[in-house]
Amino acid sequence: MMAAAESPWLDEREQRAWRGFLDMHALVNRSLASQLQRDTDVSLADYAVLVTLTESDEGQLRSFAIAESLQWEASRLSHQLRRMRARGLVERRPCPEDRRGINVAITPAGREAIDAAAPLHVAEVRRVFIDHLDDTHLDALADAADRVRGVPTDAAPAT
Amino acid sequence: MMAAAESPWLDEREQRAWRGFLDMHALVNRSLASQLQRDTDVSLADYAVLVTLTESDEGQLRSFAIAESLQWEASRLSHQLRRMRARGLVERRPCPEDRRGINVAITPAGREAIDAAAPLHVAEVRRVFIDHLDDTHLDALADAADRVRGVPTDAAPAT
DNA sequence: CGCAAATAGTTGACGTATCATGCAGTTCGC
DNA sequence: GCGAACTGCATGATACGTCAACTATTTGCG
Repeated sequence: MMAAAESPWLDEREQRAWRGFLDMHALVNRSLASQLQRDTDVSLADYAVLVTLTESDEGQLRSFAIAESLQWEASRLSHQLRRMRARGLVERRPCPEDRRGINVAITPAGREAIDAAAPLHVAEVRRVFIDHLDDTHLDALADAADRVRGVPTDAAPAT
Repeated sequence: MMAAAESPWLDEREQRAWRGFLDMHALVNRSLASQLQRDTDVSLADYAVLVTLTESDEGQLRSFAIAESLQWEASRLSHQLRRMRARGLVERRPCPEDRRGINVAITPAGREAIDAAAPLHVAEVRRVFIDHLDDTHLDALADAADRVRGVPTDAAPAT
């Protein structure tokens, strides 16, 4: 018999879920990215940063706070902010409490860009993702995501 | 009253599924990429191409066949193959039937690389993804993926 | 205090993804 | 059979993502 806890390869069910997951993400991601590029002035990466900033009280956050919120590396964020700054979407402000730090603030142009992009983006998220799924699938997907990410949703007594 | 078929924003359930899906993919993808970089000589992109080639009869395919199999753009594949060729993982062979075409063949070094990487990669897929999910979740995920991708699995009569 | 360690953020190099463009070779209508 | 349209693939520019340094502060501790 084969070793039980080993991983020779994925069986059919596992393969279907795994490949399906990857392909679904690739499709959805491509759709969203090309829709933003076609219809707006922001990329997916821009969008993520701008949403994070607009959801803050002052429209302004420390770099590390953005990075933590998006689960991005500091370096990735730094590069992204440089590009966004060059296009006038965000600006830097000194940080009084810690002179190593930077406050990143959304500019009026940044607000215009995200306000224009958001409804189109949400519509596309619905079109390519949400609209294909009923509540059962949505919940199952969210549950799966919680498990994979190690979020202790509701029932998880064991181990 | 609000337009019913419109998309103001995602409700809580939709938001949970959508953000969960994105975050799950980001986490899984990072884990797999860094595991390959740490323990092997191939990247995720290399892995995808090499697996496609090994699954072909001759260990050799036309460029467009690889692109179609992976759902990649021709340009993306061309760049990827150039890098892989430079590292000796694949080689080009003339294509008798169509002199525009290229046959891409896996090299012995390519086979060594993929043979060494595959078990480690599969183990990581299990560790970060499969192992967190029971059959119910796997099937739900695969179903969701089929719907989003427009695959007419079993029951889908309407519209 | 004085200095080592930790933290905040930047930078350069390189791999990866997309778009626009280019070009050799093929096909097809006439 | 010849030229236009199409196909197969490559290339250059630019955006994105990661790693490995690096700088400038702040913090902690003897």
